[in-house]
Amino acid sequence: MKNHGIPKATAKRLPLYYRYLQVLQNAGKEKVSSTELSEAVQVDSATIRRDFSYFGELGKRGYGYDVEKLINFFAVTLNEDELTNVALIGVGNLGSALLNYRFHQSNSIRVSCAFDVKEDLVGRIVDGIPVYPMEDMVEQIRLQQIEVAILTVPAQNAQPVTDELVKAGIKGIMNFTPIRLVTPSGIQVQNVDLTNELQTLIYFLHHYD
Amino acid sequence: MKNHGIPKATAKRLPLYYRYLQVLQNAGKEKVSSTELSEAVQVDSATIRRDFSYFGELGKRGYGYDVEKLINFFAVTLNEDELTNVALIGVGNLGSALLNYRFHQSNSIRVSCAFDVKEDLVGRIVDGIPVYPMEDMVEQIRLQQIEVAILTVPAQNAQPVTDELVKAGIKGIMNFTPIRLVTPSGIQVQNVDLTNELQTLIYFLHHYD
DNA sequence: CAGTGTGAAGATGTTCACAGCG
DNA sequence: CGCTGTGAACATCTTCACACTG
Repeated sequence: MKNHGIPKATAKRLPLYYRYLQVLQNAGKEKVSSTELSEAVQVDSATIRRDFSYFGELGKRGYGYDVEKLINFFAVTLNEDELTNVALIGVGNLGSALLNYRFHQSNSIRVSCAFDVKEDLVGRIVDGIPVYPMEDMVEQIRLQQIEVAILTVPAQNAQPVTDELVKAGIKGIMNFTPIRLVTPSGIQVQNVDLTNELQTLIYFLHHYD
Repeated sequence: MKNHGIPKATAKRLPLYYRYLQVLQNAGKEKVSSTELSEAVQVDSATIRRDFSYFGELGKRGYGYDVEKLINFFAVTLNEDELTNVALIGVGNLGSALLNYRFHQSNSIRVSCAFDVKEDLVGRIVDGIPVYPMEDMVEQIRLQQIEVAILTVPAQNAQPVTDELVKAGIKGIMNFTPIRLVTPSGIQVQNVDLTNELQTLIYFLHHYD
């Protein structure tokens, strides 16, 4: 893969910038300065300019940035110009909420299939998304050439299911379980640990200003 | 507030350590080395030792760390020894999933009340948690002395509801909306932007090894 | 002598401050 | 003149490597 030399910290902020640029565009704004954007996204203006500059000279001195130009640029960078199909594994509590979840307004991300063990779910269409039995997971993911999975299974199944996902050719996993998954290199794992986040928030509450 | 001088990066890992220490304890292990722990949590062993050392000399040279001692220590540090009540604002799609969500096994975090505008929800008990109308929010939060809120309202209501929460005396907000909330200093906001995370994952997929 | 605790080096990220361009 | 783009300083975080100790 080509690493454009973009720092990770910068990469994580790109979706944030992209969303606010869309808001600006919808509001009919044609240009924006790093200072204006800074207020909305709560990122230092120097950081914004530095972030943008990694991609070349996107702005005009004395003017700011052209909103449309920036959106078009980031749309390609963030793969918003093509559809990404995502598989959801584990239609429980959180899983079914994510089936409904609007992963983007100008959506380029779509949950296209789900998998579960529960008899009463399998074979049904939940929120417009077909739910398959776990046995069909590897086959369906291969067939549909899905590269991204959302993992919302019980903790004890997290690693075995992950092993299957890797077999099926999955390249990225959004992991909602508290387990730190073991995967071959080349597989991207994004951990979203809600308990962890909440505990961290409470820790900050008590120990920081 | 007293900032113990613990780096933020360290603070964010504490819940992770805490959880794995509990797993070890349940498995009957009495001691653990930074190398062992490193494998499970996928954090460099030197980083673990450094993290622990901020809190003093918790380990024994040539032996490792005493699991029980470490758990007791972190339980206090993470406020696991006292119950934290949390209010949930917005019982929609994601909100109702979080009502069910087990925020911890040995739970010290509990969602104790929820708020929504929807007539058919208000006054009902959902998953054992009472749902109040939005008009009662400030009053109930004051009354129950709740300091932490989970914000799962539609984007356009995020800022106005936040202003109310601040009035009610909330100190920490777990923000599931894509809006970057404006709050007075002293209020901790933890942003959990699922679309953002997924987009970042997809970006990494295409641009990093 | 195994494994912690840590000085020092290195890597990464943020912010300042301003030269220079449109 | 206003605002970008960026060198340089600073801050934070990670990792190495090893002295030291139970």
